[in-house]
Amino acid sequence: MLSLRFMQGEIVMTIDHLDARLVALLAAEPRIGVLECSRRLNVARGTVQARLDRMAEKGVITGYGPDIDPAALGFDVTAFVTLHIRQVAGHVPVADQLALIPEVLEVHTITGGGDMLCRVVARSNADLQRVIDLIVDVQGVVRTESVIALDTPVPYRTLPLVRAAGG
Amino acid sequence: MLSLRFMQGEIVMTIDHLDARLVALLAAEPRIGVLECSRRLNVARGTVQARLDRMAEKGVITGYGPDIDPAALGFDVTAFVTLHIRQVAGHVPVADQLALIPEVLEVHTITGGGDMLCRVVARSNADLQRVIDLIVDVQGVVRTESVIALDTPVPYRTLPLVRAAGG
DNA sequence: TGATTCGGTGGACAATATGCTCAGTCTTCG
DNA sequence: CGAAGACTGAGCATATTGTCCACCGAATCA
Repeated sequence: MLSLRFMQGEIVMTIDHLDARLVALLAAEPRIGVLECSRRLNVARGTVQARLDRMAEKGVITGYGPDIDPAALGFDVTAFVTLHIRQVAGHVPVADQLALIPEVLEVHTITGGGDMLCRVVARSNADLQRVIDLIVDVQGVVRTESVIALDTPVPYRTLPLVRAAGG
Repeated sequence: MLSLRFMQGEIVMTIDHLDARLVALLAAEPRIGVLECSRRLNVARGTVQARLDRMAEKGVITGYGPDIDPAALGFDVTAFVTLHIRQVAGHVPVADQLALIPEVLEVHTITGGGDMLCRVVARSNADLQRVIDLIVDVQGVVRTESVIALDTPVPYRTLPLVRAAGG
């Protein structure tokens, strides 16, 4: 399957200050609706609706959660695992197998010493070993290196980026 | 500031099949409301409302987007930067400075050879150099190693985990 | 056993939000 | 100047929300 970005070609959307404020508002209080947004931003309801539709259409807004905290489900341990794979078969079959492991939250192919980087979670350090074993067992995976995330002083966020992009 | 997990202590929520289906449904079609959810899942509206409230209260659901795609805003390049820092001052001031850089999307302190791992985005490879320079300029950062994400065969997801946790 | 608690059901109500349409205004730009 | 695009403010029918309530069944426990 082609990636979304490729399908969109080089289309890049520029957002203005109102877009940025709108996203920031929704990020802060996601349960408010279009009408409430228009009141807070002092614009007409149709404007908010048009902006949201446009950002959704252009792919800037890809969805609206819900955001899940794995730690609250008992998956306290986060680790980043670098994979070295046998090159003959390519990345795709490896990625397909990794996608079958629920604890694998994301997978990237990367430059540098490793071939792939994945973020995984586990219920404990001992459980992490189990997850890593699952990964090592994937056909084509030769070796792995893991680093455990001890703390996350800056959790994943895009708001500052939106503000920077939107003036 | 204490992390949320520490503040919650060891509270871990278990979710059942209905919770999992509810989250999956909302993830698939986030714009539908509580009433529509109750219809799709063949339960009473109050039940859906109660489940959502409980998961929000327990921290399983931390929010409801909007999810932003940096690539659609022109930040095509994603990289993972490992930081080596001077240990004398500790991680906190470094993390605080990193948090000021919009292109830094998340920061973890890690085990292993490096001290911190951050995910950054940039508008191009040349722009990535600028971002890395910003990071290197942070007081306490001694050295960085970067790997660029070439492709993301498995984008960040938590649904499989939710299904695994919820039966 | 009997009482209590908890989670779910199904219904009601007023208040509010939504999707949709329309006419009018303002700015930009060729 | 004229056209196009974006925003406004309004209206309307319909749907959804927040908030009650009474009732039911299962699990818990004295």
